[in-house]
Amino acid sequence: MSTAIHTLDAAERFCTERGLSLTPMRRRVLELLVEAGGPVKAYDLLSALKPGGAAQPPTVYRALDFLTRAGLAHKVEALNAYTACLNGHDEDDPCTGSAELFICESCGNVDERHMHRAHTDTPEGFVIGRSVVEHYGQCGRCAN
Amino acid sequence: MSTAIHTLDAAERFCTERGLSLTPMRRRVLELLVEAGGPVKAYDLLSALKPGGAAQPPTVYRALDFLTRAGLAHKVEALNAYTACLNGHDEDDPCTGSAELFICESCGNVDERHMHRAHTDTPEGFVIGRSVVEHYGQCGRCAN
DNA sequence: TCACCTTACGTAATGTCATAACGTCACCCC
DNA sequence: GGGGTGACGTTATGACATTACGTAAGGTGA
Repeated sequence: MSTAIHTLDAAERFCTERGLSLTPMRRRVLELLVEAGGPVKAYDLLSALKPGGAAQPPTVYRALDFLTRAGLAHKVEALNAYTACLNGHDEDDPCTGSAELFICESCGNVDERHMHRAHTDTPEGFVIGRSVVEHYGQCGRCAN
Repeated sequence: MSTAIHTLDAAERFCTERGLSLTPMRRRVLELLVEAGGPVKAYDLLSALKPGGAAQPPTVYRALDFLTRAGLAHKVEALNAYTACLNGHDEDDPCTGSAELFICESCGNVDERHMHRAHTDTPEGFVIGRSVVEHYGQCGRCAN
């Protein structure tokens, strides 16, 4: 666990250290992602934001864009959903955006690993910019 | 290269061997994917189908569903696009659906590798059903 | 102080991707 | 020849995401 980010306050610190501004809106969206504890759809976030005032799609997509750029959240491509990224944010190991996600299709839980992959198998000369790695299946609790 | 499928005729043989029916519509969609030589959007396929008669979204999505189930095509999740899969269809090595894709963001070319995974890093007890692995970057030709 | 720039966010409209639900037709098979 | 199955047409709708433009707050330098 070490110094991984597990609270919004920690995310706040993480941002100020880097000159990023975690505005109320962005903080609120991150809060919703953390509370959910798994992948959340953009329009579900939108619904959750509604009670406290108006909210249109660009609002939530802008917040998600910020959070993913900062490495505080990931998009789960195959689900069109988003999940908080609260690990790997130690000072010397920021999340670069290339995480490996293990998504349980029974309980919805997402387990995240950061890749230290040795690609023995990359095509000749191919330079990887970013990777999407998502595994779908059953987590230890649900498989038994 | 061995006996990999590189032609529509080969795909036809591949299907009949397995009791799958490669109908004219499915064959036509596969043909379009092969011609494109890279990821194609569903609605672009739709447009391409139009001249020869009506075509509605379900038509093309059904064909894509068939092709991906058969292992003749893959969905590129992060692009919402589809690409032909013409390798790894030797009799004893059918494509199971878990391919590793290397997508060049300059020329659009897709290189496919089949995973022989050695995940030292899978969470305790997690059983993987299917994986999405997509690498974005520059291919050898474009990087130089 | 004020003009100017930048960043964040509101708002309306639209674009893009995918599926539901239902009907018809051809085929097969006892 | 009744009944099941699989493929596809058709209409409508749902789900996901972006464009474009306006406003307000904060910083910076003349």
